[in-house]
Amino acid sequence: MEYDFRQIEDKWQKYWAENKTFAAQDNSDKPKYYGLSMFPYPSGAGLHVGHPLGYIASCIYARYKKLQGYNVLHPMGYDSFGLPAEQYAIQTGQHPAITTAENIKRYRGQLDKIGFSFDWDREVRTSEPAYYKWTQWIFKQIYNSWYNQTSDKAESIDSLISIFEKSGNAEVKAVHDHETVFTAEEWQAFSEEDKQKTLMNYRLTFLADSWVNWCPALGTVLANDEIKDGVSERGGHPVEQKLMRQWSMRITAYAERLINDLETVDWSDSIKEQQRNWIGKSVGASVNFALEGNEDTIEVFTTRPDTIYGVSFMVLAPEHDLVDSITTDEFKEAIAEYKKQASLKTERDRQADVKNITGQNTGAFAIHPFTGEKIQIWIADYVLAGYGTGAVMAVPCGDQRDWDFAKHFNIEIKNIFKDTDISEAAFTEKDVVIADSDFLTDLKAKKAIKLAIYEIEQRGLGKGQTNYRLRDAVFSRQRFWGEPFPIYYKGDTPYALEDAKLPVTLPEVDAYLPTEDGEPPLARANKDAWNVSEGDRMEYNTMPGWAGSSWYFLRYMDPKNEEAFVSKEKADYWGQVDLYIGGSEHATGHLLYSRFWTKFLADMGYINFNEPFKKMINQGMILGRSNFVYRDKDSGKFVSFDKRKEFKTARLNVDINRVDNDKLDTEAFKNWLPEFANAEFILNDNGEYICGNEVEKMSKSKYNVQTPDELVEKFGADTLRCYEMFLGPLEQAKPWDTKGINGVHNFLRKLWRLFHDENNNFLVSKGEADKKSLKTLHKTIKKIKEDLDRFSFNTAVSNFMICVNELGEQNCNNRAVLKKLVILVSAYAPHIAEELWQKLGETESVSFASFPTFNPDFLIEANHKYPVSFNGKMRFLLELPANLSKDDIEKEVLANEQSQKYLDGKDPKKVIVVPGKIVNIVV
RNA sequence: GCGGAUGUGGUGGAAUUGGUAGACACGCUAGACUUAGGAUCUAGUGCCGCGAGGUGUAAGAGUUCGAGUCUCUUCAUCCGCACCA
Repeated sequence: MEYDFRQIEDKWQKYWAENKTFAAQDNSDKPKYYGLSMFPYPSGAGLHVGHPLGYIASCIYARYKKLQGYNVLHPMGYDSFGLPAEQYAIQTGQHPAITTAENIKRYRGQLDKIGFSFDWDREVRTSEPAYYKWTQWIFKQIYNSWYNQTSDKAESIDSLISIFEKSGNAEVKAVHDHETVFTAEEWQAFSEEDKQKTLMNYRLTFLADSWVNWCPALGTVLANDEIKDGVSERGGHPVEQKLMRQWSMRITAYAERLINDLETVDWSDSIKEQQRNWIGKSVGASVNFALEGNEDTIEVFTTRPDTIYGVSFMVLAPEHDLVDSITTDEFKEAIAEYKKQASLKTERDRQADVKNITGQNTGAFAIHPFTGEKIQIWIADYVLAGYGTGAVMAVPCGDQRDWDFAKHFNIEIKNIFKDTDISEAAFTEKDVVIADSDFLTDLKAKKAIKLAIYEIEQRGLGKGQTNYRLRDAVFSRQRFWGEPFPIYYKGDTPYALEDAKLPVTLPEVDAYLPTEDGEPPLARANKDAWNVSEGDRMEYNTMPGWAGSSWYFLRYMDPKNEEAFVSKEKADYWGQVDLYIGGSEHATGHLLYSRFWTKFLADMGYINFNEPFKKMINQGMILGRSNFVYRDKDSGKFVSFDKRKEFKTARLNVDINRVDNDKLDTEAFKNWLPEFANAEFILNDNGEYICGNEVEKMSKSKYNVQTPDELVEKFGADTLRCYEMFLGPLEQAKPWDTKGINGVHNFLRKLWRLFHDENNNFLVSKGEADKKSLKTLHKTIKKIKEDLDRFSFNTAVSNFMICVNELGEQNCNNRAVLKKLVILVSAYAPHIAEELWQKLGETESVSFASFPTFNPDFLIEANHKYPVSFNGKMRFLLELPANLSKDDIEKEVLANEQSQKYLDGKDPKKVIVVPGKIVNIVV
């Protein structure tokens, strides 16, 4: 075999590991470069070809940066806490740590075979106590902080205590949910327990009774981002609302900064937009409406205070606190019935039932704060209890839902917009002039909004306000396989453990299930099963999956530090992740939470950057190519794809490993599953069984999963790496089809052959290179650099192919040319590059070489082939000296006999000459 | 409904600032060579047409000497959000 990739790849993978070729330097004069791939959850299924796609891209880029002289940090680790290992543990009784360790081993084996330039000495595993000690420590920091809106950052809870001691809470501007005002004296007089309870309402992570998404099937609560279409993202189980005492993270304190700082990062518009949507900022005013014959007031939130004169009714959420007390006797029964109906609907039903307009009049009236008119008050489930104040002022002329509601229940629709027609629909644009609205009349909406807020504040009716859709993030999970909290209880009051006691490790339990009273699995542990046990009991919940992944990129900088989660010095040196590659499915989970924690850690002065990931690329999903066989319903025989129409057939997915180029290996098929052992076939006219095919998501059940292992075995890691890149742009979803892999493999063989004679003897020539070869080389240097700089990994592979094809045609085996080519190729196909580099007489790894510099002199041509167009249509090429002037080019072109043919005796109206580019003649 | 992305041969895709559309690769066709190999080489391959030629980047319009690329309208597919006041 001429290009023995197996031997070469084994050799160099071993070499890199032994020599720690890709170890990042902590102290270096070189500029730093931090390239990161999202770390995987090590599932039992192992890697399929979709996983390495992003890793290969970041590996290539990291290698490229190293060649450019950067000190590169390119680490890898495992997000190793998670549900699948725990579900497996519940079924088998095996400790999740064992399953996890096995899966990690498998992953590592697969990763090693692809030749990644990871610095494995920095590996992190979120489920290791040495790692989660610091997750617990960061939790404590958040627990011991509050959000000061005056300084607009998180501060230590001690500073809040001293404010309370001096002046109570009246002047404090904080993000909190403490409802009462107290003085310094009152604070001093509080019992220890009351003080703790009060502080809890200010802490950035806090314990509170809150409505949570409870998933009975998983036995745990879920955060909003863990729910898709009303069911759990993992497993697709139903979710219900439940009031539970839970830890939450006050991420809402960071809502504004999380929106604003999106402008400072280089991420895709789609992800930024998803985050903006998720945070859901809306600016407006809160206004209090007095009630007729009732002391209470109803507070509403509106983004259109300019339309306040258009209010013709109010709507409360059925769950609103005041519903029962304001409802008149006449409507008591109807309201109770409506509330009951609404409560029976699940969140999902409610969303699915958008078109159905329902509601119920309470019989009560509010008083319009400006006109003093009486306004009907209704309840309807289109108003959500959880957003704003759970009440709206309905302006049917300016809001489609209000308009629909008013039409449906025959409520008056006032038009307070000048020159608009609202007979068919509401007018929802802000580009409008207000009418019939007293002091707002004749103002444009945007001005009117400002004036209305001013007036509302002047009259003490309310205030300007900004609302966010973002909710505080539930941080407790009733599961075993997660980080324990560094929290213990005295009675019902939680306390944080001292730093010196960390980590709290997972205690042994007799089963990975909730207790009989519904307590989380950790409640099964005896007191002495805990490595730390204080107070009356430890916290039984564990942290969610995103805890460990919210800061892992920091730990890579300083993975062995036992004194700190990362030293200030190293955090300052490595700074932000320069390039983050991973899937877009984490848009509102991991990517939002890690931004939140980064901002918090920056507020506390531990790091000096506010955003974790400067640039991000989201790789597209690799889809599988499924194959099908067709079973005749009558005879049970399998019919070839091209004959299937002649029969009544049922389509079945067939294992793609038993199919080659859509041709079924019938023997292999018989051996596949026992039920097919005696299969009979109806072949086509060529005596072949042809399978149908379709592009689908890769999944076990479709038998279309491609693992990298078999491809590495067949073609080698270098081929796999190049092929995954060659498939198409990194960000795009694309079907995986192994057909094309031969072409990429051939390219590497051709590359090998440039360095060898017919007998596979290494043979390169010294001396001056051919001009043509130098042109090819420098053209390639230029293209590869440009491609890498714009992350166009696929076109770079094409350009390598072109280069190798051209050098092959030129019979070029010039040492100087080939040497530079090897460096260029080394980021993509590192094993073959190392081997050829060594054969060229080099003793150090090619990764320490310098990226070749492009010299434009080699590209200069004496002549240029001008495409000559007539009326914009290219007709022929004409080779002319490159230094010819515009006028001379025009003369030469018109004088050419081919031009006469297209001119057809007419005079050209106009001749456009772009020197070095094109000629266009207008006839 | 709102927001984002994408539409180019039989297939994956290329064309970076408006300047030869289809690079590169797969597949296919024909042929050569064979120590029969997922080998190599030669020629061809968008569509229509024997040909000259015509036509062609989802559809339509526009700007321009010139549009896959810019503007507008429409359509299709994918993704995200969705009674958010």
